[in-house]
Amino acid sequence: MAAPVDIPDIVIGRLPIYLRALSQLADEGHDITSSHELGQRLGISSAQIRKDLSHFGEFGKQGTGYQINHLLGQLKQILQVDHEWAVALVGAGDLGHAIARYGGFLERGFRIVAVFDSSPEKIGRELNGMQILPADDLSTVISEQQVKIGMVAVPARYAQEVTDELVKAGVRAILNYAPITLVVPKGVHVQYIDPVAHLQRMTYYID
Amino acid sequence: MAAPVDIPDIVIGRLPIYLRALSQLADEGHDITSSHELGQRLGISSAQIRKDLSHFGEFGKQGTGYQINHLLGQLKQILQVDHEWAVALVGAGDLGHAIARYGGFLERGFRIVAVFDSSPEKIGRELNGMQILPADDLSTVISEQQVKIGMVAVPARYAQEVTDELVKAGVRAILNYAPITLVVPKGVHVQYIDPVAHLQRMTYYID
DNA sequence: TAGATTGTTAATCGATTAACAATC
DNA sequence: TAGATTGTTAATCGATTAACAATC
Repeated sequence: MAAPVDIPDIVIGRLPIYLRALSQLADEGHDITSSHELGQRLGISSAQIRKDLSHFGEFGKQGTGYQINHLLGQLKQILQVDHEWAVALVGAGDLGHAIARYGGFLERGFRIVAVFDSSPEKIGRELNGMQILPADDLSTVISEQQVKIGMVAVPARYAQEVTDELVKAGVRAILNYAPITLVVPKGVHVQYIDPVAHLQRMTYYID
Repeated sequence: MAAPVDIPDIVIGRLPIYLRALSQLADEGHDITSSHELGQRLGISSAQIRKDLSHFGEFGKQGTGYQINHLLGQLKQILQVDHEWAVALVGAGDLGHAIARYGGFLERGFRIVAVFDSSPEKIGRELNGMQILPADDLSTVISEQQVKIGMVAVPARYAQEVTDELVKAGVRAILNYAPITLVVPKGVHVQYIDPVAHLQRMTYYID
C-alpha cells in the first residue's frame, strides 16, 4: 500500500481559489483556459498553478491548456465538494441570522441543516425554514445526523465551549466566526473568519 | 534617509493574530506573557513570534517576557490601529445589513460611516443609524470624507465595478465579500472574505 | 508544420527553526 | 545567585520560480 503522499496545506488552500476563478471563467462563457490566463487573474505565477495541479495528476493538454469544465470537476472531486455537505450552525444572533439566510453556502454545496441557540426566547422560532433548536440538543442532533461540519457564531466567551461540544458530537471541520483562537484535537480542522483581522492587516500599508 | 526596511507581508498578516491573542490574555486578567505561552495558544513556534516582533523593535525583557498591555499598544501602533478608521460599506442586502449591524467592527476600531446601495427601494431607508445612500453618491461622499477603507458586499457581478469606483474615489483598502478576484492598481490592497473557500479547504481532509 | 502550453526538474529564494549569548 | 526568556545568528527546511523537453 503506497503511503498517501501528503500534499502541502498551502497547496490545498489555493485549490478553492482556483475553483472560484474557474467558475468565474465558465460563467463568462470560456471553455478553455491556460495556467497563464488563470495566473494573470489571480496574481499567481503560471508555474505555481501547474506545480500545484501536478500534485494531483495531469489535467491539461500541451499547446492547448485546460478544459475548464473538466478541471472544475476534477478539483471538486479532489476537495470532496462534488457532493453536498450538511452543516450545523451554532448561534442565532445577528450573525447567525445572516449566515443562515445567506444563499451562497447552499449555492456552493453547503446546506445548513440545523441552527442552535441557548437563548429561550430564540428557541423554537423559525429561521430560514428551520426551527431554532436548544443548544442542549446539539450533541444528539449532530451525532444522529452525522453532521461533520459546524459553524460557530456565538460570542467569543462561549466559542471554546461550543467547539468542545461540536467536536464531541463528531464534527471534523469548524468555521469559527468568533475572534478567538480555538483549541481542538488533532484530526479536527478549524478555519477562522475574522474580517477585522483582515482590515488590520491592510491598515499597516496605508500611508 | 534610510530605505524603509520592507517587512514580509506574511509577518504583517500574523500581527493581527497576535493582537487578538493578546487581547484575549488581557481579558483573562493576565499582565505578562511569553513567546512560549503565546505560541502555545496559537499553534506557532515561540521562535517565530520572537522573530516576527524583532522586525519592529524590542518589546520584551529577558527572563520575564512581555508586558501584555505594552505589547498590545506597540502592535496597534505598528498596524496603525491606534486610532479609529472610517469605512464605507457598499451593498445593503442581507449581507450588508449584517455587516452594518455587527458591533465587532466598531469595537475594534472600524466605524462604518456610510452605506450605499443602488436599489431605489432601499435608498433612504435607515440602517444602523445611517441612511442608505444611492450608489451614485459614492464617489462624492468618499472623496469628501476622505474614507480610505471600503467593504464590498454586492453580488459578484457588480463587485469589480464597485471596486473601480471605490478606488477612483481614493479608497486604499478593500474588504471584499463577493466570491471573485478583484483587479486593483498597485498601492491598493484587497482582502477576501470567502467562508465557502474556507469550508472547501477543510473538506479535503475529512475522511 | 509552427506555435503554444503542459508537466517536471533543478535552481533560487525566502521563511522557519534551533541554538545560544546576553541579561533580567 | 539560579532560572527563565529574550533577541539574533546560522542552519535547515520548504516553497516558488525559471527553464525546457515533450507534445498537442
